[in-house]
Amino acid sequence: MAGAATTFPAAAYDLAATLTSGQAFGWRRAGRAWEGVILGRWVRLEQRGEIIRATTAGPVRDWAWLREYLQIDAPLAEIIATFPDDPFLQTAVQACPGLRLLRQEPWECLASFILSSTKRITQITQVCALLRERYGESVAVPKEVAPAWAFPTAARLAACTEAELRACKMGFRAPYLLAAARQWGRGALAWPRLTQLPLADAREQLMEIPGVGRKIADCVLLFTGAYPAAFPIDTWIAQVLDTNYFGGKGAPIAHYNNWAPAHFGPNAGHAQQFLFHYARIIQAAGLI
DNA sequence: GTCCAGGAGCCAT
DNA sequence: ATGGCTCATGGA
Repeated sequence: MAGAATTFPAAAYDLAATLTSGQAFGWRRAGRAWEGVILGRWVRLEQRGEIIRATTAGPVRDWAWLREYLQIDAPLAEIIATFPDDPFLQTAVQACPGLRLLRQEPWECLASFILSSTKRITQITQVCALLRERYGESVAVPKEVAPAWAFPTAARLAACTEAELRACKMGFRAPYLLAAARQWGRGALAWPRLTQLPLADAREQLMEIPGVGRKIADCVLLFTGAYPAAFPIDTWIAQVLDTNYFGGKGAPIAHYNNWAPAHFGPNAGHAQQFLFHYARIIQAAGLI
C-alpha cells in the first residue's frame, strides 16, 4: 500500500502554533514535522515557509478531509477584520498572525476536553495518548515510523470499566468520560442535528453530560468548527480579561460570558484563541 | 514538601 | 444566584 503526499498553500498559517495551542491533543512532534491520526488515517505534516507538506501511509484520492481539518481555506484576514479595534487583541494577533482554528472530530474533541479540566496541556496529551494506545484502532503507518492508533470510539470507551479509565491517569474525570461515552454511543447527542441549533441551545444540550460545564461545552462547540462565536473562558482567558479589559479587578466569569461575545463579535472564538496563545507566550517568556 | 493545572459538581449561605 | 470545597495526578 503506497503512501501519498501533497502540499497545501500556507500563507499566514503557523502550523506549530496551531497544533500546540491547546485545541487538539493528538499531535506528536517528529523532528521538524508533526504526526497524528485524523479520521483513522495516519498523517505527517511539515511546514516549510508558506507550504505545508502532508504525507500519509496509504493512497489518497481526495484530500478534502485534511483541508477541512486544517481549515486551509478559512478566510483568516476576513475573520480578523471582524475583530474589534482593541489594542490588546491586536497585539495578540500580531504576535502570532498565523494561528488557526482546527475543525476536529466531535467525539474526540468532547472526550479530550472532558479530560482537560485542571490539567496541563502536556498532561492532557499524555492521557489521550494512553487512551489511543490501549483502546484505539491501530492504523497503518509507513515503515520506520512509530506505531499509531486512532482515538478510541465512544462505543469502545463505553465498554471500559471506570477502573480501566482511571488507569489511564485521568483520575476523577474517569466517571465523566464513561458517562459521556455511553451517552454518545446511544446517540443521545446526535451531533449533526445538534449543530443546527442556536448556540445557546447546543451548549445547553452538551452541558447535560456530566463533567461538561460551560467552558468545556464552548470548547467543543468552537473546536469542531460548528460555532465560531463560542468563547470558552478558562483560567488564562479570565486572567487576560481581568488584567487587560477590566483594570485588574476580577469580575465573575458569568459576567465575562455575557460581555465577551458582544465585545469580540461573530468570530469571538478565534479572538479567544489569539488571546489564549498570546497569554501563554508572554508567560513563557517571563514577561508577566 | 507544596502548589497548581484550558473545571465541574455539590453544598453552604 | 454566588462563594468555598473537593475531586486525581504529575510536573515545576
